[in-house]
Amino acid sequence: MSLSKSEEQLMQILWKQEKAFMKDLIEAYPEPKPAPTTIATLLKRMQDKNFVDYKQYGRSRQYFPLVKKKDYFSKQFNGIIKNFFNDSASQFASFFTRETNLTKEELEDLKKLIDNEIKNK
Amino acid sequence: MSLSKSEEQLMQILWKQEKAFMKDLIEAYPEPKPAPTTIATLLKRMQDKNFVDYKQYGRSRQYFPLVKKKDYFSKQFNGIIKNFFNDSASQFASFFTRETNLTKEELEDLKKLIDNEIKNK
DNA sequence: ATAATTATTCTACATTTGTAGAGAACGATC
DNA sequence: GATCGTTCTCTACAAATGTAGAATAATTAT
Repeated sequence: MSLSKSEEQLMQILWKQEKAFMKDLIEAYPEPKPAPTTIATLLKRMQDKNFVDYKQYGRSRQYFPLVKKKDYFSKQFNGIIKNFFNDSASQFASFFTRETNLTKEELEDLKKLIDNEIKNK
Repeated sequence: MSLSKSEEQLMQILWKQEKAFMKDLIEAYPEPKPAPTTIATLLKRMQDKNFVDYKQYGRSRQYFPLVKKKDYFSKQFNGIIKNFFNDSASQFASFFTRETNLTKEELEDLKKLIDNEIKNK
C-alpha cells in the first residue's frame, strides 16, 4: 500500500515536523490551504494505511509518522530503478552522473564520498 | 499530466518495443494478462494524455511512444529529488552512495565516470 | 463462404483520490 | 454561561483509475 500524491505531500510536512498537531499541519501548508476537513480525511486514510499514528494530548492529537522518510524513499527509489534501469543501480548511477547537472565541486565531493565508501568495503 | 501506475507499466512495454501492435503488447504482459479491452482503454487514455500515438498499417495500428523514456524518467526523478532532498542533487548523491549497496567494482566504475565528467567541465 | 480470431469502440462499474460541508464536542473568551 | 474557534467524524461527490463485457468490423483459417 502506498501514498497518493496529496497524502505524500502531507507526509512530507509531517516528516519535517516529526510530530504535529492539526494546527501545525494547516500552518505548514502553502496558500491556498486546504480545508481542515480535507487534512483530517487525509490523515485518517493515512492511518488506515499505517503510515501515521497519533498520541492523544488532552483532546487534540499529536500526529506522527510511522514510516521513516528514508525507508519510504528507498522503496520508491528501488521501484523506479527496477522499472527504468533494469534493476541495476550502477546503470542508474551512470545515467545520473551524465544527466544531472552537478557542478564541478559537487562532483568532486561526490568522488570523495565514493572513495570513502570504497575504503569501507 | 502524468501516467497512472498501470499506464506506466504499459508505457514500459512500449518503450521496450519502440513500436508495437496490440498483439505484441498483449504478448509482452506477464500472466495473468489483462483483457485486450483493458489494454485498449489504457492506450486510448494515453493517447489523450499525449504519451502515445499510432500509425495505421492496413487496418491495425502500430502504437509508439511520444515521450522518450529518458525524458519521462528525468521529470519523475527531479520531482522526487525536489521532495526528498530539498531540490539538491548532490544531497541525493550522497544518500545514494551510502544507501545503495553497490559493489566495490561498481563504485570504482562510478568513480571513473565522475572523473570523466569532471574533465568535461 | 463460414467459423473463429483479433482489434476497436462504447459503455459500465467498482475503487481510489481530492476535496470539503454539516454537525458534534470540547475549550477558550468575554 | 453564551459564543467562538478548533478538531473530529460522517457523509458526499466529482474525477481518475483499474478492469472488462457487448457489439462490431475486419482477417484468417478451414
